[in-house]
Amino acid sequence: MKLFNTMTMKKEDFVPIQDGKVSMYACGPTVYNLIHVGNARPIIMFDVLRRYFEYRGFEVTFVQNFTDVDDKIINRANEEGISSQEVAEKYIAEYFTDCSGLGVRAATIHPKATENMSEIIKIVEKLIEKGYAYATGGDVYYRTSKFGNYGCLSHQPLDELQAGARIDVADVKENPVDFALWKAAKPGEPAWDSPWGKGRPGWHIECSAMSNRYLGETIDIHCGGQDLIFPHHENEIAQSEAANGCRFVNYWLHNGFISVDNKKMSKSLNNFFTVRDAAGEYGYDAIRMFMLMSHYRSPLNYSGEILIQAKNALERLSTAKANLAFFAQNGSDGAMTAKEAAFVASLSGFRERFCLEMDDDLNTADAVAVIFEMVREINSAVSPAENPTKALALACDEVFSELAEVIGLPLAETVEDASAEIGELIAKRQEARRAKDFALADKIRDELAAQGISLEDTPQGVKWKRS
RNA sequence: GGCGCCAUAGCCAAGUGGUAAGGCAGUGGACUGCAAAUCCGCGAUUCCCCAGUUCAAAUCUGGGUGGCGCCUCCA
Repeated sequence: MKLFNTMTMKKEDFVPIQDGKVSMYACGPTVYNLIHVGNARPIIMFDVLRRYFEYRGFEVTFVQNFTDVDDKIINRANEEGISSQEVAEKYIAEYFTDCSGLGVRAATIHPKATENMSEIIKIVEKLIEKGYAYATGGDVYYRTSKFGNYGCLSHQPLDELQAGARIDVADVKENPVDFALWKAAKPGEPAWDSPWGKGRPGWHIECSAMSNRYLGETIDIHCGGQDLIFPHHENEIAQSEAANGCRFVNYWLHNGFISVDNKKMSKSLNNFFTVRDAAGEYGYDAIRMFMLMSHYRSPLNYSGEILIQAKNALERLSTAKANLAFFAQNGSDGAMTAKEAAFVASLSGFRERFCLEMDDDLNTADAVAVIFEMVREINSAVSPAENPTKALALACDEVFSELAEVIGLPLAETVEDASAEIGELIAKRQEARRAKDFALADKIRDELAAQGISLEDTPQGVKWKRS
C-alpha cells in the first residue's frame, strides 16, 4: 500500500513498525463548538483509512484525542456561565452524535488532555533537563533554535519562519518562533499544579504526551488537516523527538481543505456549515458520500448542489442494494445456474480493482467508481428479466456489502415488511390495475407517494420503498 | 517576501508518458397501462494558454494566466 507522506512529499510504500499492526494518531477536535463540514473531512477519510487497514488484516490501534482545555473553551464557558469541563463534555457528546451519523467508528482510545496532565508535565520536565525548553515567570517555552530539524515537516527553514513570526511586545521568549509548553494560570482559569506553579499546557504538548503514552515513542501514522502541518505537527515533532531521542512518526498524512466559494471553510472566516445543519438539509449520508467521491488530498468545494449530487449518486447504490435484498427473498429457489455462478466468480475482479485503487494512497474516488461499475453489472444480472435465484442475489450482496463496508458507504437499509395499511392499499391498487381502472390506481399511488412511499411495478410484483 | 497546492464535459471528479474512469444533470431507445427503477445508446477530436522534450504528453520541462492555502488559532 502506498501513502503520500508529507515529510518526504512522496508516495511511499507503507511498512509498519510491527508486522500486521498499525498505530495511528489523529488530532481530534477542541471541544467548544459543533464541528463543521471541513472538520468532517479528516474524521471521515481517516476512518476510511483505518477501515481499509482492518480489511487488509491489520490490527489497528487508533488514538484520537480531545482537546478539552484551551482558550476557546474557557471563553465559551465564561459566555455561558458554566465550567470549562461542562462545555467540553457537552461538545464531546455532540461530536459523537455527528460521528455516529457520518458512519465514523469510535477510535480505539479517545484520551483527553485533562486526563494526561502528569504525562504532559513529565515531557516538559524532560525537555527542560535536556535544554530544549526554558521556564520563565511560570511559563515554559520550547527552544526551537536547539532543535536542528525544526521546519522539516513544513519544509521551511527556521530563519524564514523567524522572519515571518509575529513578535509580541515585551515578549519573554528567547526567539519569536519559540512556543509555549506550559502557560502560567490566569485568574479564573482552570489550572493544574506543576513544578512551575499553577498553570495549563500549551497548544501542542498534549498530542506528544498522548501519542507517547498510548502508542509509544515511534508510531506508524499521524494524520490531520493540512493546516495542522505548521505549527502544530511541526511542534509535536520538535517536542517528541527532542524528548525521546528517536523518530516520532513514520508517515505523516494530511487531508486537503473544504472550501466554500473557493475560500477555505473556517471558523475565523465565518463561512462554515456545521455538520449538524448540512445533515439536517441533505442527510449525514450525503456528506460522507461527498467526501468519498474525491481524493482526500484534493481541494474540495462545498455547495448544496454538490451534496444533492452525492445524495443522488448514493441513491443509485441504495436502490441496487434494495434490489438484491428483494431477490434474496423473492428470487427463484435452488442452486445458481452455471451462468450465474460464472457471473459471481467474475465479481472478484472488481474486488481486486477496488483494492488496487485503495492501495494507491487511498483513492476512494476510483474505489467508488469501481463499485458503480460493479453495480451496473449486478443490476443486469439480478433483474426481473433474468429470473435470478435467491442464491445469486445473496452472493452478489456479499461482495457488494463487503466493499461498501470498507469505505463505510452509507447505504439505506433494505426492504421492510409493509404495514397492514400499506399492504392493503397496494393490494387495492393492484386490483384496480387488473380492472384497468388506472385513474384509481394512480390515485392510490399518489396517496402513498404523499406518505413518502414510492412503488415500482415489476414482473415479480409490486416493490415499494420509503423515499 | 518564503513555502506549497490547484486548473479535465453543464456540474462534480479519477487518471501523472501510450491515445480521456465513474457519478449527477440532460437526451434517444427498450421495458411499463402510465410512471419509477433498471438496462442499452448519445456528450470532452480533447484535458487553462504558449513553447519545448518524445515515435507518443492531460500526464515531463520552461514560460505565462487564473484561483487557493500555510507562514497567527484553524481539519
